[in-house]
Parts: sequence; C-alpha cells; structure tokens
Amino acid sequence: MTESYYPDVRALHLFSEMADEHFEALMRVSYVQTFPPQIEMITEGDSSDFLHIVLSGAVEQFCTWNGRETIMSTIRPISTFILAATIKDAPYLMSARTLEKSRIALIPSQDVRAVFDADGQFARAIVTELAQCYRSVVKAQKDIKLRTSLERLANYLLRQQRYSGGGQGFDLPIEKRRLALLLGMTPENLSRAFKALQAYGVTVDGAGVHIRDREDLERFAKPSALIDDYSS
Amino acid sequence: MTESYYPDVRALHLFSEMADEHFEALMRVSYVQTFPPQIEMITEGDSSDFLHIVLSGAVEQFCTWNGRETIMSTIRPISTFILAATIKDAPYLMSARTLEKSRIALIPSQDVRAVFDADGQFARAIVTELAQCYRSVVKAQKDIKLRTSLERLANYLLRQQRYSGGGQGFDLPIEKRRLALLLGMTPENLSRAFKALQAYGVTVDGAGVHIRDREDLERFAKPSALIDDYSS
DNA sequence: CGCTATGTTGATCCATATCAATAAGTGTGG
DNA sequence: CCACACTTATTGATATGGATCAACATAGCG
Repeated sequence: MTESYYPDVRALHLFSEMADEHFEALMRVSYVQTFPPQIEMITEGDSSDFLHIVLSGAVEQFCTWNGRETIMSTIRPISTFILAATIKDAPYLMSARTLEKSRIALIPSQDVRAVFDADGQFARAIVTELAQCYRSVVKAQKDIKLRTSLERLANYLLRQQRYSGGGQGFDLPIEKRRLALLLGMTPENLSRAFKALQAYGVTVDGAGVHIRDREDLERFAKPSALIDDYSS
Repeated sequence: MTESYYPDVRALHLFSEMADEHFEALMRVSYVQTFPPQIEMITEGDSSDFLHIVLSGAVEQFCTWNGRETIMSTIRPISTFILAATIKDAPYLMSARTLEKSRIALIPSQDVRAVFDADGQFARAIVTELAQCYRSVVKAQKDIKLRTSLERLANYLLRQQRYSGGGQGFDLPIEKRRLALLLGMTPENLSRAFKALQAYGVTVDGAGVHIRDREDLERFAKPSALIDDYSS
C-alpha cells in the first residue's frame, strides 16, 4: 500500500500533464504521513519545506495575530496546499491543522521547484492552479468586504447546497464554531444569524440545514458569479 | 516615441527573462492607450481580453456588490494587473479605473497565453508573479479578518512610512476617501481613526502624516512580517 | 454515564456605519 | 485672479451590526 496514492495524485490537474519521469521523480522523494485529528502540521512563519497534498481526512488553514485567530479555508481530498509558499521558497503565511485523522503526502519543496524549472507542462499547471487560488482569495476578500455576516452566511449556505447536490436538505461539512471563524464572525453571532435566516425559510437542526425555497433565500443573499462561483 | 515603453516593460520581472523573439512578438501586438482620470477601464464580469500594464499614472482596482463598493488595491507604475484572469481566460473579478491620467499598455490575452505555452521562462516568471499576487491577497485577508480598523490604519501608516524612505514625515499616496475604502472602513471612521492615533504620536495635516516615534506606534500596531511585509 | 467541548440564549458593550451639517480644498470659467 | 461650484474632509448625533461576557443546554466521547 506504500505507493497506492500515486494515481490519486497523478489525477490532480497539477500533476496530470507532466512528463512521467518527472512525476516519478517527485513521487520517489515524497512520502506519506498519517496525522491524528487536531494536529498543527504547519505554523505560519515556518519555512516551506514541503508541498502538502491531502489524500484523506480534512485540513484547515488558519491564521493568528495578537491573540486572535481566524480560519482561512478548509481543504478536503484530493488537493494540494501551500503551493505559493513552496514556489516562492518563502515562509508559510498560514498555519494548518488536521480536523480529522488525515493522510498527507509531502513533496520536498526543493524538488517541486527543480521539476518546475525542468518541466514546462508542470510549470503551466502550476500557473493554472495558482491563478485559481488567487481568484479564490479575491472572492473571499470581496465576500468579507462587501457583505454583512448574515449575507455571508446566506451565500455560504447557497453555495453549500449547490455543492452538495442541490437538494433542500444538506449537512454542514464543518462544525459551527469553525464555520463562524471561516465566515469572519463569532460562534454566538452565527447562532443568531441562523435564527435570522428562518425568515427566509432556513431551518437548522444540528449540522442539518434545510432550505425551503432557494429563490426566497437568493432574493436576500443576492449570490454573484463573481464572488460565489467556485468553478471560474 | 511609439515603442519607447518597451525597455520599461522588459525590465519587469515578468518579462525580463523570456526569449527576445517572444518578447518582441508580444510587443508587436500590444499597444498603448492614454486614459484621462476617473475612467473605468475594466468592469468586473467582463471577459479578460488584455493584460494591462500601468506605464504612468495610477489605477485602482475596486469591486461592487448590491450597491456597495470597496477598493481592493491601487496600482502604480510600472506593474501589470489582472494577470490571473488573463491566464485563466476567465472574467475579471475586479473593476479598474484610472486615478490620474495614465498610460496603459495592453497585450492581447490570447497572445499572452500563446507565449506562455511556448516560453518556459515566461511561464516560470508568471508563476512567481502569481504566487506574489496570491500572497498579497492572503495578507490583505489576514489584515482585515484579524485587525480592527484602527489597527489596520496604524499598520498601513507604518508600511507607508517605510515605503517612503523611513522618515518621520510622508504624504499619503491616495486621498483619504479612497484610503478608507481600501482599509475597509468609511471616510468618517477614518477621520476619527486618525484622531485616535494622536495618542500614539501620529499627526496629520491634509495628506501629510508625521509619526513622532515609530516604536510607540509599533507597540500599538504590532506589525507582523506575515501580514505587513511586501517583499516576502 | 459523566465529563468536556460545542452550541444556544440573554444582557450588555463596543466598534463602526449612517445621517446630517459644516468646513476646507480644488478646479473652472468669467 | 477671484468667485463660484463641487468634491472631499471633518465633526457631531445616533443607529446598528457584531463582540463580549455569562449562564445554561446539548451533544460527543471516553
């Protein structure tokens, strides 16, 4: 089972087009580690020694400053993270911790940079990936600078509903405490925000969310392709 | 004077390493346009037909949603913008307008993508540039999610002081109304924030700012390399 | 089954937005 | 070069979104 994850990694956009020999070279120097839940794998400011790939489980990226903490994103399989720091050989800007027991593949950053110099296809894939990451953060920035917390929650629920298949009912993928920090609010405020959305047909029971009438909620949330679309 | 801007563009990290023939090819299909102040050159949602380069003047990127507006960044010569949209051939996420009369070089996006496919050096330069852009937005996101508006202003002033040479006095590079939106606050709140920073030795007269004792202000602002350093 | 972390609710406080009025610039045309 | 118009900046009064503090309920988990 040692290299059973190769095909999963190879299937990622980032690695699917590169030359076999380069992919093999990267995989040979990489290794897999299994982390228990709630382990801080990366601390912001650390030098970026490895490109990380979440094979199973879940990881969240968070930041702290002056005793405060916020969550930047949660990462689910199969995807990479901290690509930008790896490429720039610069310190991590975000910390990362496991949410669940997780298998993580680690590729030494210097090898990633070496192959990046040698393989044009890989370099191009990295560009696409980075452009995607950049646009995601810009959207997050718009979300937080242009919307109130209630509007952010409403749009989050609409995105989540779509992501989970479009049915009226779905489960929150992370606990509410974390969702609050992800949305830039406190857990108490999130609780009240859920109640406020009852006026637009949203009911919550534990992690379960039910949206009675999507259009009703959309009239309030005013989702925008330029903020809420993950695909573009 | 038609192609007098070639050397300036060539000097940018993004273009300095690529093959001469590819650079020439890009320049041949590019052109320069002079815009008066306050012209909206790009509207969010538009398709990304050109990579833009600010040769002189100043441009700001801003976003709107539901009748609200925020400023994302201001761009001064010589630098490119909307690289990510160009690369992904995706709609602009941000609008852009000139602040002053500005000369802008425009390179058709499809040519950028073509050269990006053909020139490994150019692809690598784009990666570095995108990684830089990504990290800048992440820092902005941390700034706004972890700090109060007063703390954001204090750190902005410290950054600006450093950027302008480190002397006690310097001028704000943009008008306060815009600075407020850039920092995620209202102009009224910015006015009050400046007064509040008097307690830490900051005095303001028009666009002129004076910081009596940098360390005093730093004790309050707590600048961090992982938020406030432009270079890394 | 009990402990601990998570979630909810209420009361209150604080930061920031909004509304309104005034002052100070800035540019324009006579 | 000045007067007018218009935008920007400031200041005050008030409203509100959201945070904080505290108490309690609930749900996981060993």
